[in-house]
Amino acid sequence: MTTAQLTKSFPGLERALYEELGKEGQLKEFREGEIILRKGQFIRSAVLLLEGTIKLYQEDEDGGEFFMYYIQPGEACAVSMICSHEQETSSVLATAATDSTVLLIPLSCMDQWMSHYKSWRQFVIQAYRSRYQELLNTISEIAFRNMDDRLEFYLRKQVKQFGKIIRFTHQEIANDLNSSREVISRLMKKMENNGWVILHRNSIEWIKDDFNAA
Amino acid sequence: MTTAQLTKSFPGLERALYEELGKEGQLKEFREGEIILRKGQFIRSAVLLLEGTIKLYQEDEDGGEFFMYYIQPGEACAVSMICSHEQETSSVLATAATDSTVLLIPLSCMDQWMSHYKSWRQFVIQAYRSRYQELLNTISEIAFRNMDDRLEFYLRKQVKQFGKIIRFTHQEIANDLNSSREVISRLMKKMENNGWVILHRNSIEWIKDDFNAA
DNA sequence: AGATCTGTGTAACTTAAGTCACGCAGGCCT
DNA sequence: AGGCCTGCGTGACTTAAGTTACACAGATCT
Repeated sequence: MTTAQLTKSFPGLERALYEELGKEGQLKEFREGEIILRKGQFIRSAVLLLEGTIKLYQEDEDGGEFFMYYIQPGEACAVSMICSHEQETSSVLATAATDSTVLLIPLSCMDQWMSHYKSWRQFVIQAYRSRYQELLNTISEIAFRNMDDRLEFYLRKQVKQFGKIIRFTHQEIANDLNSSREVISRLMKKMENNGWVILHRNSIEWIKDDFNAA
Repeated sequence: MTTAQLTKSFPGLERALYEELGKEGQLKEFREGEIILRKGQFIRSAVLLLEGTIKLYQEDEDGGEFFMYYIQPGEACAVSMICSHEQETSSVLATAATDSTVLLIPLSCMDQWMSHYKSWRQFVIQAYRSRYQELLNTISEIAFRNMDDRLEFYLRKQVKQFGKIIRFTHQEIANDLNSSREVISRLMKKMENNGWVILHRNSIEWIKDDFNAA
């Protein structure tokens, strides 16, 4: 891992920190669909995402999985940073939404770098901030909004992440929203009638392009 | 503010850090019901809670308030730490559930202390971790559980916080759970029939003492 | 081609939760 | 006492969402 490569994903860090990252970090690849972090798993290193997309879920005792947010290249998995500091286990599920490359940082480095590098402190704080914010958004959605709003919100997230062709089945969407296939089909049909989407087999095409309005 | 007093609420910090806390921190009192942090407000200092209880809400655009968790003495408001680092505004509402004393830390100290004091780094990380965890719990609850479970969970939180006499009206509980008074009254009646609570005017008595079982 | 599987559409029904309407009891004020 | 306000109880109804059941179309396999 060269400094140049790291700079692309994680701009603005101190020169010496890039070298540490390259020296201490361990590269690991995950294929689409693989589980990166399982609920209840111990974590021995912080996870920085170099390439790909990670999908974060909250898991229920009885099999439910609730999608919370995506992690982008250049971002870190806040849970991994949190857990790596004590002997606590992950309470979330992280999977590779696409083939992904991550950099694993031994937890022993975390505290050292915190004291040495201002940019690392900022990076960590920023990681927490944005993840915390995502959770707040998620709470807002499920506490205050109905299924139709939430579905729209969900679809917009996919479009932002992967483009206007959303390659999910209704069943997969239902799982992500902790709803049922029929409900999603119904709402989706309504959206199609409103001219927001075109429904295909195995995919949905987002055609509403006023990308801001409610 | 003497080191002795600070030690009581925040044990295990470095000696020099206590002095800094005493020197830089500014005491502020809030009376029960007062708003400590409003949604959209700028934050110029981190908030550490010395005495009392702070109640944290997620606020909706149209007036809804959704209770998320309590902050205890010795804990910090994670949002305030997050926000103080950039020009972002608070996205939550914090009120004093009881008369409270807080210590305000200028944001300029945050980064300095982060690099100098290991115990401060741990404190900050710990603050993030526990708050993040609270949000995850909250999400679990509203994503996977029905109102009756959520109400039970809510009441248990109150009992843990304030004891077996819960001094809330049904209306206030309904607001906290983003539900309606009638629904809460109904569920509460069911709980009374099951022998879990005794309902009084303006208060609820929790009498189920197997404090672990579902 | 025929058989099978997976994803989608839809009607009919159930259930949880929210809403409307009203009654009533206890506290408080005059 | 009489009047009034606030909090609670409850029945009747509406609505959102989950469930059951089935039909059908396109893809894949043989």
